[in-house]
Amino acid sequence: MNTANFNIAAVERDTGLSKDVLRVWERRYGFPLPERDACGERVYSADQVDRLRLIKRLMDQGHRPGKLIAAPLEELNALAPRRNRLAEVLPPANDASELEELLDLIRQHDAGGYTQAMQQRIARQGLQRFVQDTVAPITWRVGQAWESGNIEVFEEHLFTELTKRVLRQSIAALPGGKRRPRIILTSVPEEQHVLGLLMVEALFALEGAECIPLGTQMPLLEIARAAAAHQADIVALSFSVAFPARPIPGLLQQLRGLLPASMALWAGGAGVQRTPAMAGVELLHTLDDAVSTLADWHRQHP
Amino acid sequence: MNTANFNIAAVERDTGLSKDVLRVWERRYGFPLPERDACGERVYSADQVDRLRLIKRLMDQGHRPGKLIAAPLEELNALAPRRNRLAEVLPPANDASELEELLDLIRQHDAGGYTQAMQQRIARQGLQRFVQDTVAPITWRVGQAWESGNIEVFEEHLFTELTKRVLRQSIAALPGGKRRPRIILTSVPEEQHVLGLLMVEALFALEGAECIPLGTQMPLLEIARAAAAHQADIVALSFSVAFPARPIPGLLQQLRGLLPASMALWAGGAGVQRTPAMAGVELLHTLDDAVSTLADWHRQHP
DNA sequence: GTGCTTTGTTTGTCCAGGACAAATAAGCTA
DNA sequence: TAGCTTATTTGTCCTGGACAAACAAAGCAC
Repeated sequence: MNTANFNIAAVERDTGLSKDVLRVWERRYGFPLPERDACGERVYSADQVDRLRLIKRLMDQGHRPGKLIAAPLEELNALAPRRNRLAEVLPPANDASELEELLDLIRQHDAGGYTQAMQQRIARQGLQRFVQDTVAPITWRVGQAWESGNIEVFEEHLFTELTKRVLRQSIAALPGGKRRPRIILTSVPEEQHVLGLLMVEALFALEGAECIPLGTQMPLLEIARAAAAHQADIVALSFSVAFPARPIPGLLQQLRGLLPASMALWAGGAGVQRTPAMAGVELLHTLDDAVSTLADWHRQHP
Repeated sequence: MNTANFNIAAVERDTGLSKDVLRVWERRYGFPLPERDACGERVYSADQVDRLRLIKRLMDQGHRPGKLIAAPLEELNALAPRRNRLAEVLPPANDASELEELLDLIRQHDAGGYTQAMQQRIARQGLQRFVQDTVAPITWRVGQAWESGNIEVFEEHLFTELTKRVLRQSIAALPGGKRRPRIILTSVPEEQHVLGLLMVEALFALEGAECIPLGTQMPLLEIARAAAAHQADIVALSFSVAFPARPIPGLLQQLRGLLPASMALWAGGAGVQRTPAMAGVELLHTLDDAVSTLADWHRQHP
């Protein structure tokens, strides 16, 4: 069963490590050292792919490959996410045990139970508190679990998919129609996380804004075109914590230049925590920031 | 403004042409022939990237690069999608004008009007006919418009986002709970189109199956793990028409090897139209195929 | 003409091994 | 400790060669 083999393209696809990296690691560190097929091409085993994925995960937490590849299996102890430079921006939340119960439903692969539990929480908390006190902290917990290897990839996918559904359903139930301000919600290419966008969409819609959801990964030129076509008041972008911090200022600057000055540009999400302030761009570091910035807008546009 | 420059990685990202392809085209055809920076690395102009994107679009329609690269600009006339080998699998639908009206709402950027019109159609047609007679043909039309350059990228994004919402909402309204068969729904890495998955999820759920939606882009090993963890009866994959046809057989073969023999593997979507039949994999060429294959399953598992 | 096989061409992907700059760590000084 | 300078690590790009799968063209039987 575990006899499946992977060629180098398949490994790139499944691990996110480029062919160049795979070859140069082999040359430098002697790992992974795949078999060769009749034509001399690399053939990786499923075990090697697994190990590569583990290494990749630890690298995303700030470890460096040279050390990881040498380590035999005590990497499991290297669990300590050494991303200390920006430690723990979110508190573990107040009703931790209830959130853990929700997560356990995911770990037990009980899709129906999870959905039901989430819907009960909406009914109990109302949408705004649900977003802020349930969705945000549980998403943070999933992120932590991912970093420490305590959740399977497919469990994380199931969590995301089900949570998206619950949020979208609640948003659909809100009154729509032409309202103000009109806000374009999207993300830049390479940024495909959508939960943050949905959370903020729910909050904005609750405050009476008209949200235009364009999904993720919009080229900058297209964002500008969409904003003009929809006569938007605000363009709001989301950057997840996984998005590389370095290119963000340049991206925002470039987009700022493409938009008319009268149009506001807001950027939020865990990814902009490290982004320096800049003229013409509003940085929303928390969901509370988002709500209060929208309130400010209303005050300035009576 | 058009002074923006691209390195080879950016071109790969924006065009979908691999670095290897870009280099080998330069070697063989002399196009694209990028400038070089101080370090001798390729620097592509925005014009070249535009032209590459056009070429890629035409290639996806069945043209071959050798011819396209030579042609000066009469490619615009080569618009004729010569995908005749499997021509027009979907009819333009019976109530063409109504569908065009829906599309016009998107073109007018009337998000609310589109959503409302779609919901009316669900109420009138019922979910099954809505999926088959509205969502499928309108998606096909959007694809056509995209191929002929008659729709903006951001309009296509808006269409996708709104249609996803309507479908998800309808699916959520269906009865859930433990039912048979249990079907994992997902797509392979690099395949991020989700509409096909949602359509088939709606149809399967209507027929009493328990669908486990895992979103898109699951590594093959994770699909196998998820299937085992959820004790799935069937793993269903979706391949959009945009997915490169060549790697599909290998992917299916590989996944087939990772799954226990008792577990069915179904692959559907416009992307598998050109895929040859293979043992152990059920190819669902149309939505009708999907429904009838599920009916067959029920007959064989009383 | 149509349907099939064989032959030639096109095209994408892989390989090796070298080079270099950006990112990071280590060492040093004030 | 903070800031600077030097070393090491690491990812990405380069060239140019090779080959097999996909495709088109040519040949042949019917």
